[in-house]
Formats: sequence, structure tokens, C-alpha cells
Amino acid sequence: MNIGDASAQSGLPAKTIRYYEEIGLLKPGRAGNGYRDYSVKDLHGLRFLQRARSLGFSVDDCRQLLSLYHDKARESADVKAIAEAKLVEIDRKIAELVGLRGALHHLVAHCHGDERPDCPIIDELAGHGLVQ
Amino acid sequence: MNIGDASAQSGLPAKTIRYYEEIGLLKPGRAGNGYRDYSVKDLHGLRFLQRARSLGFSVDDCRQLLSLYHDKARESADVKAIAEAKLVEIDRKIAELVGLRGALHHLVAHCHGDERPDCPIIDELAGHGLVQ
DNA sequence: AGTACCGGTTCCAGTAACTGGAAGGTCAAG
DNA sequence: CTTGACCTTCCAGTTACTGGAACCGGTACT
Repeated sequence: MNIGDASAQSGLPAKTIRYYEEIGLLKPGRAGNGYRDYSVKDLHGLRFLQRARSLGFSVDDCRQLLSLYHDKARESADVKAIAEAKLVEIDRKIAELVGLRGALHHLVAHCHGDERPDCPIIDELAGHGLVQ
Repeated sequence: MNIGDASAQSGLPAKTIRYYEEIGLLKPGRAGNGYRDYSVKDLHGLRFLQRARSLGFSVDDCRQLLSLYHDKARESADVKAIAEAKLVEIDRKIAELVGLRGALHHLVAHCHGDERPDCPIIDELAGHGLVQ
């Protein structure tokens, strides 16, 4: 199967698939004409990558998960550990964004937002603000 | 004032300050020895940048905010518009992360996480999963 | 045979916002 | 006079791709 079909069936752009090969996530065979040739197994790998990436795993996480996927003697605890670490990371990001949101919302709420130059948002950024 | 002091008083690493200069956010004077020389006004600009970045504004947002900061005839509505757009963006990111968190939490909760190879997380990523 | 066109190939550059490190100049202190 | 802290510039690396150029393969139509 050519890269175009592999792309359509995995949901990954062809450019991305070539990139994953470049960084060593998979190595499809080559046809006589030099075209990449994807087996069903390769396709499973690509779909696996697409799902893992869309769940927020980094490419490096994916590298580990993929090797666990291929390792029939894996321990599910190893997989769970990666997923739990990612969960902690996501929670941290959410908390940070919620904090930002609060501060920004506070500023926006205090700015009249008209044609006058007086602006509490600028004041706060300048350090003369009402927040904190 | 040398870059080290400007760094200490703005909370920005010296490397970052040089970078901001390179991309045109500020242009401090130079002393006779070639060292950058930061005025009090420059320092205010740096503090402004530090606060704006920590509130989640992109460097490009900062460029606009900084020019509004220096524009005494600005309209507060312009500033508010930037802040509100950022707020929408933050809300979008939070929603996305919360969605990810839900899916990942669901997977983690179903994985026993022991020495056995059977793993619902891997199964789901492979497309044979219980989720969806 | 010629040509049009789609899809494949490689390689180079750019994105966001820094960060690390190398090689070298400056300055104050001992 | 040397040590060490601090400054300078420039180059490379980070994350995960994405766009584009230049070129080759394969098929269909005339």
C-alpha cells in the first residue's frame, strides 16, 4: 500500500507519516520503484500513533507505548504508569490555564473598553494595576 | 544598567531579554564598551513583557500590547479586544484538555496495572478498545 | 510518441519562544 | 597580573510537524 492510502486509512497526513519514519517510529518496506510500501501491520502502527497523539501523548510517549504495544510480554503497569503521568501533566496544565483565565477575566471585567485611553489592563501589565 | 541587573529587576532571563531585542520588542542603548544599557523606561517595558507573557499572551500579542502601552491616545477597547480574544483561546484550550483528561482517566481507571500483559489502554489505542 | 496530471521521492526552511553552549572581550578585585 | 564574574555574538537544539521546490513514476488520452 502506498503512502497516500496509508494516510487515508490512518488519518495521518503523508508528511507526518514520513516524519514518523524519519524519527524512527516505523520502517515500512520499499517497492521496486522506491515508493514506501505499507503492510497491514504498518497500518495498525499508524492508527495506534494517530490515536495516541490525539489523546495528548507526546511523540516520545508514543515511542514507548508503541514498543509496549509490540511487546507481548509487557506488564500493563508500565502502560498505566505512562498514562497516569500524562494525566498528572494534563491536570497541571488545566490548573495553570484556569488560573490564567481567572486573572485575565478579572482584568477584562474591569476595562470599560471604549474610545478612552484609560485602561486597567494596561495599568496592571505596567505594574500599577488593581490586581494583586 | 547592564543586562544582568535588568534581568534581576524584570524577572526575565538575560537570554530572553536579548531575544526580545533580536525580534524587535525593545532597543536599549549601548554603553561605550558595547554592553547593553537599560534605562528605567526600558526596565518598565521588560516588566510589562514579563507580566503579559506570564498571563499567557503570545509574543505577538505582547508586541501589540506594548505599542498600545506606549500609545497615549490608545482606545481601551483595543486592549480589551486582545484580552478577550486570549480569554476565548484559553477557554478553548481548557475545554480540550478537560476532554482529553476524561478519555485518559477512563482508560486508566480500567487498567488493572499489574504484571500481566493484558491492557485496556493498549487495546484502545490499537482500536480494539472499550472506549467509544 | 507525446503530454497532462496525479502521486511518489528527497531535501531545505520555517514555525514559537526560547535555551544551552562555545569563543572571546571587559571590568573590578586581590 | 591573574582570576572570575559578566558581557558580547553566533550557532545549534528543542517539539512536532508543515510548506515548498525540484524531480521521478505511472497511467490515461490523443
